[in-house]
Amino acid sequence: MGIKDDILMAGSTLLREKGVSALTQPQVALAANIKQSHLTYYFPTRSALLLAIAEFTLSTLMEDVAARLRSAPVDKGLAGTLSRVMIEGFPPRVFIGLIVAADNDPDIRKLLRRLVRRVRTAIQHLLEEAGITASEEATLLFHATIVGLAVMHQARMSRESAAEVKDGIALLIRMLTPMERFPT
Amino acid sequence: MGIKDDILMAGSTLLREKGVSALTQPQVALAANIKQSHLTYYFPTRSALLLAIAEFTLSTLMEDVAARLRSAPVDKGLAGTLSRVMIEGFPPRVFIGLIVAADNDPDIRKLLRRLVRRVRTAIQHLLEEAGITASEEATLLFHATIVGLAVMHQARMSRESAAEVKDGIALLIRMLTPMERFPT
DNA sequence: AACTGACTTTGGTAGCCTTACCAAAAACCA
DNA sequence: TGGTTTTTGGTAAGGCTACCAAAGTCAGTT
Repeated sequence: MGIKDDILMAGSTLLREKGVSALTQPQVALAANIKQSHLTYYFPTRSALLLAIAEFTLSTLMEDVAARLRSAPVDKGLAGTLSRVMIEGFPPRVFIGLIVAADNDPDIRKLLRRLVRRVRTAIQHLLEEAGITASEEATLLFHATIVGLAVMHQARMSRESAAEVKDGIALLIRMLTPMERFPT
Repeated sequence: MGIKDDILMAGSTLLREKGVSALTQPQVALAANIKQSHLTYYFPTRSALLLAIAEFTLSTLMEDVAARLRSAPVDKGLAGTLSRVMIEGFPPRVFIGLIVAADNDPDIRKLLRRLVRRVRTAIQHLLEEAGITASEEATLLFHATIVGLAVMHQARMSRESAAEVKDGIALLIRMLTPMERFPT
């Protein structure tokens, strides 16, 4: 399964680095070093191509995040790891591109529904491991806040917005962490 | 100033209802009932058109929100008003479309930077009026959470996601409201 | 009323990019 | 060898941006 993987990887890179508007058949074919007509042999329509690349990219991103979290001490590096992923990786760009695409493509929308569910449960486990009460409400707010910080960063792409991601996540975790300094 | 306003209003409607990908010169001209070549007389490039429509749309949206908040009791209807705006209006679609556009258009990015600043201060005033400590941190988190909820709704466009916006905002406000039930 | 100059509107089009095909050549493998 | 899969070159059709020259409109002036 060489070629198909080449396509997915090349397309994924394109998606992460140039945004969804760069994901045209000619550009993907160029990046994957194959003829454009060959690309359509594997992915007959643009929609199919976009969907496949999106699935691949999102899976890769989630695995990447999981790996980073695993290799860092959960209770200590959670904020740092999360913000680093959001700033250095390109989840916001991918996510936002897909939301726009979902406007004209129900399949993409379904994909996003699955994605949100997956991320939600991942966050829940994360909070539990970090000793935070992972009620449904707390999980929802945590998820929303991180998404919001990342999106506002993607919108501005400034040093200031990056700092907000970092500070915001740290702040969020601090707020939700039960302070056991208060003796019962 | 008839025609130019027609263009902006038609374009704005297009942007809110069909997303940024519908904002092509032919479609805007069609919606505004003018010839496409006439459209380029007022807005020579697509970039200029997009920027003007974006500015108009964002201003309109913000005024609209402000008006709704003014006509509702701040302390009581804040959550309801905010969530209604986010769900019924189309700020998330507009916002997200512009973020994608900003990837290839520095002017749009500048516009978004200004927008975030404006919304941030608006939120700060809102929190103060609602009797919530509007520290910089609290304001940041409030802003991010609302953006996150709205974006996740736009991504999924389901009944469930709409409910999350509603519940999430209510929850957020409850969490941040100082509970004066505890007697000192 | 006729003229003038600026602004507005129209029709048309060149050039580019994109998607989606298809037929034929090449490579592969049973 | 024969049949299937992969790869290539080519292209039709359509949409988009950005122009341009010509025609029309209108206010103010003579």
